[in-house]
Amino acid sequence: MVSNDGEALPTAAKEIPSELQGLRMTKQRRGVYSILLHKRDHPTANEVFRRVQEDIPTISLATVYNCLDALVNHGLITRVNFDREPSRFCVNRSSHVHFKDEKTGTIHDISFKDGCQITDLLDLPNGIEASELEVTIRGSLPKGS
Amino acid sequence: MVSNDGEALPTAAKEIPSELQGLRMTKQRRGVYSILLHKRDHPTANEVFRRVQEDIPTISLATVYNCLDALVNHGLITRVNFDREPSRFCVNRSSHVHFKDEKTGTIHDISFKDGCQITDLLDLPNGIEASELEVTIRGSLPKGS
DNA sequence: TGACGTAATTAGAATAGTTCTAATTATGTC
DNA sequence: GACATAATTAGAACTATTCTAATTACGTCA
Repeated sequence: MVSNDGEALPTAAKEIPSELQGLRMTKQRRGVYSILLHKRDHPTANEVFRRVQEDIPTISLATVYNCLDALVNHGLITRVNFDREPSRFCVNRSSHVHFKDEKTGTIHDISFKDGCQITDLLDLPNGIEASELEVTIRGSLPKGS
Repeated sequence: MVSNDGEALPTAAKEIPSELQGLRMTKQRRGVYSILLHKRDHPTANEVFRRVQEDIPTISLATVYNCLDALVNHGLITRVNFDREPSRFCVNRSSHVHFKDEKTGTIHDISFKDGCQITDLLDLPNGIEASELEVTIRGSLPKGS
């Protein structure tokens, strides 16, 4: 079973406080964040734009990019890259990796087994300070998962 | 200590046979491959272009892209992506991950500890077929590594 | 509450890496 | 050596993203 839940977080725009992690929650940022919370399918910036336009018809694509950047920089969401495809965005803040099913294009969150850390497997030089880690897997799921 | 060696492979253009993995070795493909073998610093397509021009002054950037694609598709090299930065190319065909030192921009190959596989750590759904796996780490090395 | 300084938003232009197109050239085969 | 096919080339086109400069909204402090 592939989980896609993430942690408990407010799911409607109105539940998001006016400041979060020191980030001023403008109407647009709230709208973008809410879209991501509401449907956790790792949308691209353009897809977020399309969706948020239904709530805020005057929002611009540049603003969506600005909002996504702000949310990433404040640690509320993460940017997910598969090769050089358009970046996607993920509200799941727990440690996990991304699996893309090539058949459907769906992206699934895959969590680590309890107590497992990827850096344990690697011949990392001593004293290294790993600030960012991204793991992406492509492949295909057996049918019916 | 960070290794950057990869496996034993021919290092000069003339040592590359006229066919490799079913790939027709044209002058341009040979030139591109040779550049990658010669200096294993994970260059971008543009950097490869700059370097290969010294050997083949008439080569075009489109050809460099075509050659890199062909080499990737035949499993001779791999494409390395850090976020949405320009793709880089790597001749090390053994299983490894990439570490980018943010201070210097240098990319290092990091191998797995003996017998370790990343998929062992993950709660992967049964029957999954992982065809591509990319792991990238950003961070900083302690000085003098 | 109202004015002010700052930060966010906006539309559109600009950028950069990459891919596409159509014509030319090279390659391997018979 | 001729032919069919594949590779190369120059330049245009594409696309995700960033930048610019003007406008608007926000929070604060009197």
